[in-house]
Order: sequence, then structure tokens, then C-alpha cells
Amino acid sequence: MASSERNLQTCEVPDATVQRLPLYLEKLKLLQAIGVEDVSSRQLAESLDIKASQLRHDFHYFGGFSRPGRPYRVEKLVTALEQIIGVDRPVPTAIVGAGHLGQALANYPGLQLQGFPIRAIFDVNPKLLGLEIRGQPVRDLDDLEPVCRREGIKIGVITVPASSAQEVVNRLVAAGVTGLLNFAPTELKVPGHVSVRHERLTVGIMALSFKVKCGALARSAAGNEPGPLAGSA
Amino acid sequence: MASSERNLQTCEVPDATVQRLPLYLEKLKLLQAIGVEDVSSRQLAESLDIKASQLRHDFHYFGGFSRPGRPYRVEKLVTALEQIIGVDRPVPTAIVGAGHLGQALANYPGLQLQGFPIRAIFDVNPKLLGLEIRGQPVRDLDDLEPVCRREGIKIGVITVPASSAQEVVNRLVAAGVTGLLNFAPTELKVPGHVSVRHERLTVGIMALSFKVKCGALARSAAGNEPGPLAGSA
DNA sequence: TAGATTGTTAATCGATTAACAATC
DNA sequence: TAGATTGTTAATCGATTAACAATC
Repeated sequence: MASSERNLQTCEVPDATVQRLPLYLEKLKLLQAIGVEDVSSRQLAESLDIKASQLRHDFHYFGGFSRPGRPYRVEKLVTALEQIIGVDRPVPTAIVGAGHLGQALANYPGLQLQGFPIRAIFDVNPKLLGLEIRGQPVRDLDDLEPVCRREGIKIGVITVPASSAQEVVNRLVAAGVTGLLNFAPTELKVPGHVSVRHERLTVGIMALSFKVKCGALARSAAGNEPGPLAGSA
Repeated sequence: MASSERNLQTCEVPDATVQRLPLYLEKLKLLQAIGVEDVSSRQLAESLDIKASQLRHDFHYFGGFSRPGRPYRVEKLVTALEQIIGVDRPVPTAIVGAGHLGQALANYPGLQLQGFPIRAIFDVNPKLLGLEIRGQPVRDLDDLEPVCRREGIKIGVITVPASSAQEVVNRLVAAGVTGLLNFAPTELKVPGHVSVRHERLTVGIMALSFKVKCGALARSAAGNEPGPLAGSA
């Protein structure tokens, strides 16, 4: 118990584990919604296509979700994971850049539902200032600092062009934002107390392209090119 | 050389390496654009915040980008990586689901620029059928198969609700699509020759939330809460 | 030549998986 | 009890890093 407390505080949790926590939470919430009360590590792991021992190993960093012999209580697990991830209370979030991607994210219900309500949207383009998305007006970038402070914004979503990303980030950090979700294709310099996560849309599609190309090569080498209708589920 | 050919064909390349290839390509194209002709593994690695030995190790799976003693030629490397990733010629891509996210992706210039021209957009909503995005009309989902075949669509981007994702995927696969970029929060069943990549927006923001929360805990434990203006770059 | 660079292998490091005692 | 389950440690596996010969 003492060691799991230390893990929580110093965050000595592997990144690979951290990335799986949201998947666990998502699946558990789904189970909760259909009225499932108990779940074993094997059931939960199988539904996520991972090994049960990996799931238990992940949970072990935080410790004490159940006792040997007893399966997990879905509700307890949801509560615990929400606390661990930090979405046990809403995390006020702002979107900077109300172009196509920014608007899409502002409209996406998942963010609000998962605990990240959009409390502010900013853009430099005066033509967008009239626009309102899910009850939030697009505001002038000039108002960034006072609005972010007033709303207690914790996370900033960067959907501005790469050329203005760093300046926007500096202002968000100065206004007290400590987490940045960066969709701009550029590196960002931030002070040590700020966390950044890059979301690169083109990395995903390129990695996919590589696999597609390799699959095609492998099949043509093996000489068993499937007809377009073959094998469809 | 024989072993690197085998790697190319059977794709025995670690996923971690595959995910870095697009980053290398992106940075190299940037260097090319500003007229840089040569680059060393150290320079390139440093600009991406990785170790030079890792970069050389990655390149070694494909082999023969330079000779000992000579730095890499930017142009040769760009060409080679484009071929390896499979973007040396355009990869016809379709977007299924023209809601906010689908429209944002269709409008995103990066996809076209990186080698993935959007050659078709589909939706079930009749109200969207008049819409045209960057020269592509939103088409009726009923026309999916003939249009995908005619345009030679290789990659399908899934931006429909989770409830209809599997059906859309079945139809895309039947129409000859072999790569799927899935934004719907659901697992997909596909035949073996099809590659799927999940893009989970909420996983990214939740992992970020975890790090933010841990950072706050660590600082409050250490008792050195920085003022909101401290340390800003 | 001397210093710098790549390609390639070996060493290290970390993450995943297996195993099993304790428990229900 | 017998079968199933968790928490926890050890074994395995794979990825990253270091080292260095060959080369410019």
C-alpha cells in the first residue's frame, strides 16, 4: 500500500500503462451502462484484446481494487480510475483555434462526456467571433488570459496553425494552463510543470499506409491475392 | 542487404520504428524546403529529441541510405522514406461520415499534402448531400461500393457513429479498401488482409489529464507551487 | 592524418507475460 | 472442498542505447 501511494505521487507509472487506463475506464463505463456489476480481469482483458496478467499488472501500480478470489466491482473500479486519471471532477478545457478542426472538437460530445467540458473557444479571425458552438461563443484571442483565469482552464487544445502555436502556448501557460493537447505539427517549448501531448493525424495514416503496403507486398509475394469480396466479415 | 529486403517484404519491422518513420519524413521535408542538402544522424535525431543510435538502428531495418563516413543526402532520404511508407504516389482515400469531424478532416490540407488525397466523401444524412468540400461532393452512402471501386480507394477514414461503424467497414472492405483509420470508439472485425488503426481522441486527453494531475500532486507535495507566471518560455 | 560519420552488433533497459501463493 | 480469482514476483521478450569497426 505504501509503495502504491508513492507511485501515485511521483507518477512512477510506465507510459504504456497510463495509455491503457482510459481504455479500461471506457470499457468499464460501458459495462456499467448495461448493468454489469462484477467483472474478472480475464473478461475485461479479453474484451480489450490484451492479457489478463497485463491488466492486473497495470492495476497493481495503484493497488487494492479487489481482494484475491473476488472479481472487481465495476462501480468501484470506475470511481477509482476516474480519480486516478483525474476526471472525478470536470476539467475545464479551452480550444484555441476555431478552424475546421477546432470546431469539430468543440462539437464533439465525447470531450464533455468524458470529463473535459469546453469552457472557452478562441480565434483571431473576426469573422468567427459571432459563432456559438454548444453554448460557447468564439472569443477574441485578446481575451485569452482573463477568460482562462476566470474559468479556471486547466487544459488547452491547440488547433491553430503551426506558425502561431508557440505564442498561443506561452499565453496559455502564463494564464495558468498546465496541460496542452497539441494538434499543430510543431514542437513546443514549455516550462517543466506543463505537460504536452502531440496528436499527429498524419503519423497515424502514414503508419497505416506502411502496413497496407506491406500487406499487399506479402500477399503478392505469396501469390494469394484475395478477390475483393474474399474474407469480408 | 538480403536481410533488409526480407524486412521490407515480410514487414518484420517493430511498430515503434514504423511510428517514427513519418516523423523522420516530416522533418526531412522541412529541411528540404529550406534548402538543406545533407544531414547527419546526430542533427536529425536531436531535432526530434531522440538518440542518434536509435535513428540509425531504425534506418538499418531498410538499409543502405548512406555509406560510413558520409552524412545522409536529404533528397535521397525523403525519396526512400516515401517509398517505404508507401506515399511515393498518391493513396486514394475516402471519408465515411461527413459530420463535424469528417468535414474537418476533409478540409485538412495536410492529408492531401502528405499523399492522401480525399477522392470521396459519404454520409447517410440527405441534408449533407448538397455540400462540397475542397471539390469533393458529399455522396449518398448507397453509392459507396461503385464510387470506391471506380476511384480505387485504398484507405477509408471512419467518422461515423460507433453504432454504424462495423457495417460501413464491411462495405468498404467488400469494395476493396485495405486500410482503415477508425475514429469511432469501437472495436472493428476485419479480415486478415485489412489493417486497422484506431485514433482515440479521448485516450490522448485522458493520458494528458493523468500527467497534469500527477504534476500538481508532486509540486504540492514538494511545496513549491509555482506562480502562474513562473518559468514561462 | 585526425576528426567525424555510418552500419552493425552487443549490452542495457523496460515492458509484457507467466507463474503461483493467498484467498474466496 | 474444488474451482476460480486477485495480488505479486519472476521469467521472458522486445526496444533502446552504447560501442566500435569501417569509411570518408
